[in-house]
Amino acid sequence: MSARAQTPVSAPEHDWIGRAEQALADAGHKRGGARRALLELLDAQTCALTAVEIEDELRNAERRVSRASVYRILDELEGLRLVQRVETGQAMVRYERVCTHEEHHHHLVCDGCGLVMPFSDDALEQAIMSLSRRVPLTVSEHEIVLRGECSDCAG
Amino acid sequence: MSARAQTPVSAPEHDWIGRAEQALADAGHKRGGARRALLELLDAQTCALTAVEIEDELRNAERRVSRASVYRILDELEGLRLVQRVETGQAMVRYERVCTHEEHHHHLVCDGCGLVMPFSDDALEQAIMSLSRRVPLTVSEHEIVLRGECSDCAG
DNA sequence: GTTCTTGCAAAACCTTTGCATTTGA
DNA sequence: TCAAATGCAAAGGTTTTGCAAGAAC
Repeated sequence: MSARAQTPVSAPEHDWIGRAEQALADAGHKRGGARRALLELLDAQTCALTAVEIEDELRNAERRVSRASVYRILDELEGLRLVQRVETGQAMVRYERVCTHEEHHHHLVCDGCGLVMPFSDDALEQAIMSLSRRVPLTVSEHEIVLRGECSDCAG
Repeated sequence: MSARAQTPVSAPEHDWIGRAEQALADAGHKRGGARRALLELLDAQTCALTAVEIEDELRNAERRVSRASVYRILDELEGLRLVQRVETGQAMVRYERVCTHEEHHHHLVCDGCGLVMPFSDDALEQAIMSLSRRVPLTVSEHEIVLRGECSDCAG
């Protein structure tokens, strides 16, 4: 089965945080506690979160960050291509760390309960790559969302 | 080249409007001028519009429809699967007529100027269909967006 | 000391809702 | 006549911005 589940990242070896801090420093940013907290949270996720979810997670972890800062930081990180938006057709935009080739994935969304799951598929990526060369656009990103009903909701 | 451009629909033969009015009648709706104007506008499009664009187009065509009605009507049509949302990673959701199998397409979005173009690709659809069977979700829809720079913006 | 970072409050923006009126069957 | 359709204005929710205080370098 080539549509494999994502491996949970318990002890990240990819050092996304390191890359991120380097990129931020290179872009002339200073370090800050709020951003650091956000980087650590995002790095620990296996799938995309909304800004509000991020704010809540941080508050629960006793590291409160204001809503405005959450959006500002996400925006910076997106500009540096360290974070990407994911639009799941739900009310809010989701954000997740831009990951290595191995971790590259897309999303399944349950219309019933709103569950968002990552998936990846090599054949699909092949099709996308091939297609990207034949299209009147210099493609830099692609996003794929499959919507339907999860097993719980189908009952 | 299997990534073909969409054929502009100048004289629609698919009779989407007819299907729509039938479905609306079956659902117990009465006819209304605002909705009729919206149906005609959507039917004439080759790609997805935002609610605000729809409102503007209708105003320019001397058939003003209130913003609230635009959203309400789009919502009804979406519920009847006559219209679908398209999320392009831009600020606003876009809407387009749900079309026949032949017209099924996805979207290219230029990060530079915001241009949205339809495209379709058989290999990609194959990959999606095959994938959909192997995923822990009863897939009812899929959405694919390729983002990058259009030839104008690449200069 | 200068510049970046952050929080707070207010603003902006898209979308939805409530209510009164008009229109279709 | 009754239910649906529509416009207007107000409300809701998410995201952005202005400003002042604090932290990094």
